[in-house]
Amino acid sequence: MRNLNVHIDVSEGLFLRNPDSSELGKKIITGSIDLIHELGFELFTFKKLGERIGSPESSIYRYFENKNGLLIYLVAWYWSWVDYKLVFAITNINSPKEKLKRAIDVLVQPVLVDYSILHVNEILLSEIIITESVKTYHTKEVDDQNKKGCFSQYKYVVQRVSDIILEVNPTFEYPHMLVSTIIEGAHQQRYFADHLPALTDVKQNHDAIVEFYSEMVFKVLE
Amino acid sequence: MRNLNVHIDVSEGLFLRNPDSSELGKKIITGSIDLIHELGFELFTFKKLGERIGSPESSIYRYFENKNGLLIYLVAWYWSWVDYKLVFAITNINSPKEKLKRAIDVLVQPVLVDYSILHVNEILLSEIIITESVKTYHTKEVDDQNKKGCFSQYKYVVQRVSDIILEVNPTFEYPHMLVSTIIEGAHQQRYFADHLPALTDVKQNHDAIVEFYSEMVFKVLE
DNA sequence: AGGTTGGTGATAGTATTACTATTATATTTG
DNA sequence: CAAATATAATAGTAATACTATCACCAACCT
Repeated sequence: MRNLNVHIDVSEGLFLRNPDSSELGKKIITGSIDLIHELGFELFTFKKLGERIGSPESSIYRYFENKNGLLIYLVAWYWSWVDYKLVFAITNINSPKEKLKRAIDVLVQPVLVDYSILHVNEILLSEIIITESVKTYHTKEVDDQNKKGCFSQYKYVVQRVSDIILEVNPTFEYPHMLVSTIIEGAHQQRYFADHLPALTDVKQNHDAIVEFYSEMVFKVLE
Repeated sequence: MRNLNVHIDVSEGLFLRNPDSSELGKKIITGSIDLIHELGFELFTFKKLGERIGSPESSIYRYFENKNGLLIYLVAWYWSWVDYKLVFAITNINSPKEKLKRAIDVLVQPVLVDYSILHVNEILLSEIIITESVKTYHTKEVDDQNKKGCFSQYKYVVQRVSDIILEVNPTFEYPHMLVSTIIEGAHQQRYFADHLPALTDVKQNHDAIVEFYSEMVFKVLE
């Protein structure tokens, strides 16, 4: 996928000024991924980010309303990228079952290669998604933000895989539930494996996660 | 279950002073459940709680280190209560499958009756769990808090149901994963149904959630 | 060449949050 | 009745989450 010069789009309205449009914008994205990964979202502040990238916090506020808005942008970027990977993985595959198998892999396999599309370290970003992404929608402002399209990229991914599920089993009643269950479940289990092992059965390597969710989907669809 | 005078235990170390031991302590619990439910955890502060219950914030700090600690206490109390409900639901049932069916119901059915055990409104609390509980462990302090036993009550519940799963299918490799997947999944889907319906297939009533996860478990165990 | 525009840096300031400390006053207990 | 303990009242601090102002520089426009 390297050198394809992919353009990852996130909708307008997820930023005040497009961070792709300037040097400072790019430093904000690169720096925030590093710093959120390092400190966790609670301890991350625009002041600290400003110090890290050598710009005053007031300049960062010209790109994003606040740190929540920045996280929403990063999460939307991630799902936009996953959607791209999904399309890539299932193109030219005809068997619905094979398509679904590949789609599940894209959703539940860990991100291990840094393609560095547009100054974004995808490995770090995927780890941020696992730990922090639920914080984008578990807030009092969900409904407003949802209306503004903040979560559209995630929804597109769920819709795309749901469509494949219906190709495999056209009478299945809960495709979206199944997809969001395995996406969130796989993230959750990866986090549990690292921090709360009593809640999972994952050993040293995390292969069990892919196996568990792949089998689950096909058994549920039988 | 009413009038059983149940005692719900949460381990020492989840508080500085036991909130069950005084009037103020009980007001802190009752008031914090109301206020977190009302404002969401981000906007909830000890200052506001103090105003609500008519006590200075400094008094609340004598019971809990900070608002995260209070949330951890509430979540632990909830899982302790669920564990009690689990025991109650499966006592005197011999068939492993029937036990599992009942256990799943306890985990994924919504809480609709307020037993008000010890000044706790369980309906509001269960809604807080759905929206806020992931915030207890998605922090930089997880590992320390885990060592202190902050998440033991949740683990006991997962272990109890995992044991039933192994009674149904002794060779199943991922009982803990399956249990934590359905617990977190059911919460997630309930939240999606209210705020991000594109991620689920739940209609007006939430019955689909129970149906989906019940069927899933038994199909996975076949 | 001169003026406008837009982005950035530097600095300051405010309200709120997340605490900690001190003292006085009740209340319980021995 | 004295001692210990819990709470109320108040004050204070450092950090957070912003907002505002102004000077500066570069691009571009005539």
